[in-house]
Amino acid sequence: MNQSVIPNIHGSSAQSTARYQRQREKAIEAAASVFATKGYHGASTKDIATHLGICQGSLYYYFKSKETALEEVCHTALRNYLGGMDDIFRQSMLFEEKLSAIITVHLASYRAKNEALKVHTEQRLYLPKQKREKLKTLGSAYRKQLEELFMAGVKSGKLKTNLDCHFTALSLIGLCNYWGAMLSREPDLNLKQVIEQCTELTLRGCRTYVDQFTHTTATS
Amino acid sequence: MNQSVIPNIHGSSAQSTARYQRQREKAIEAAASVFATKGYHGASTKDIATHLGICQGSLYYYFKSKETALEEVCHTALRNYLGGMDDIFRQSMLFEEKLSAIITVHLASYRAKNEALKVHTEQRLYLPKQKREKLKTLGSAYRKQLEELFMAGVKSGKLKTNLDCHFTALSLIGLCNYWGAMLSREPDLNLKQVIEQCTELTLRGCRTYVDQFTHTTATS
DNA sequence: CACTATTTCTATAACTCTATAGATTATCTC
DNA sequence: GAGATAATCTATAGAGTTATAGAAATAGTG
Repeated sequence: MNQSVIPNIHGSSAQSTARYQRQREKAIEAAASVFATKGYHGASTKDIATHLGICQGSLYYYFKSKETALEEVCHTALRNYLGGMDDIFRQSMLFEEKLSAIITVHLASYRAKNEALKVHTEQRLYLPKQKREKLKTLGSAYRKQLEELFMAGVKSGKLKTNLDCHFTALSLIGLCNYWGAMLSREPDLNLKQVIEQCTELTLRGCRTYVDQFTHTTATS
Repeated sequence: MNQSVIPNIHGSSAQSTARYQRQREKAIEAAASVFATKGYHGASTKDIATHLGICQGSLYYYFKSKETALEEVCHTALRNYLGGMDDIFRQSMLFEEKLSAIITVHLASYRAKNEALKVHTEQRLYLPKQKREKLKTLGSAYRKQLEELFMAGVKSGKLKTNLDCHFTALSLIGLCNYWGAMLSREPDLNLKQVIEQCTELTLRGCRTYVDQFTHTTATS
């Protein structure tokens, strides 16, 4: 049984030359880029292959199917993103700093042409339910971390006691995804400014009215 | 020249029987529904026709092309939506009431299976740039109205003086679109609660810290 | 360099999709 | 109810799509 007759493709014990891995990563990036601009269904495997500089059929040396490509893109996006987030959660910082750092990572990665993240946000629903499961699990874990951050903020007295942490966490994610898409679409938009404004909006939205409030003499 | 030989289809002097108009509206709704769940490129004209209860080819009695269908869906969505908004802007209400009313209309129309609005938000970018122009104009007008509402809020002293009204208006739209998509995906989500929370988040995010702040004895 | 394994290419089967044309059925009007 | 008009159906051209198979080219190794 000469195992070399049947090349090790897809799954089983996948190709493992450095070259293969490098090109595979590039293929995922190409897919991310094309999916990000044309959408999953709007993009063809030919588009992806061309973007990568190879022929349509050759793409299947790296992906079992177009759907697999989408799956890979989404997983990569989430893995990279959550990796960056984990670092933040593990560090010890003030609540405000942590919040700001989270928003920075989120928005900066959109701006840094991390098109995979945009694809995850906008196209993952086109994956069949089963293939979405793992993504959902990862995403939920992140949302939970975020919720816990807000809960800690409440406990510390920095955030209002009746804060709905679930709602707040989701809103923050929604806000960041909205501005993220905007940042990747409008190159002129000032990243730093958006980060600051998102941070302030969120902070004001949930903290107790204590420090730095403007001294106004009540009544409209 | 018997003009009746050539039926009046598409554009020129469009079909105008009541029946035709009614079915056309239903066709737009069907397209909206299918586009909303499968995406523009993921949906086929057959899907739309089936959803409407007619054959694939018959759809072209109502739309010149699939792209036209998307255009119609987006326009209808925006027209209906902006109609509802205009009513609010024209009424005289307190700032807080107006904001709440706007958010209510926005979110309620998502929940009310107004799938067209979702399509406008998520799929309009797949229209060629030229066909998006009018949508952009309408959308900008709305955003401007919203900005002016916030500016009026600042002038009245209710909102903080250094508020970036442009950023705030866009963030509100982003927030509502996020929760709108959520509401149309998750039927169990409580509409009223989401409305209240979005309103509060936005209000807190931009108002001067005057009324109803919790009396805490400063520091950490 | 010769030999092997890896990577890419070409060609194509088997679909699916849009849009059109002409036939057919339903509806309306007198 | 007959004749005309409107609405729908069937069939299909033509283009584009995914995925596969086998040939060709490239890279790697002793």
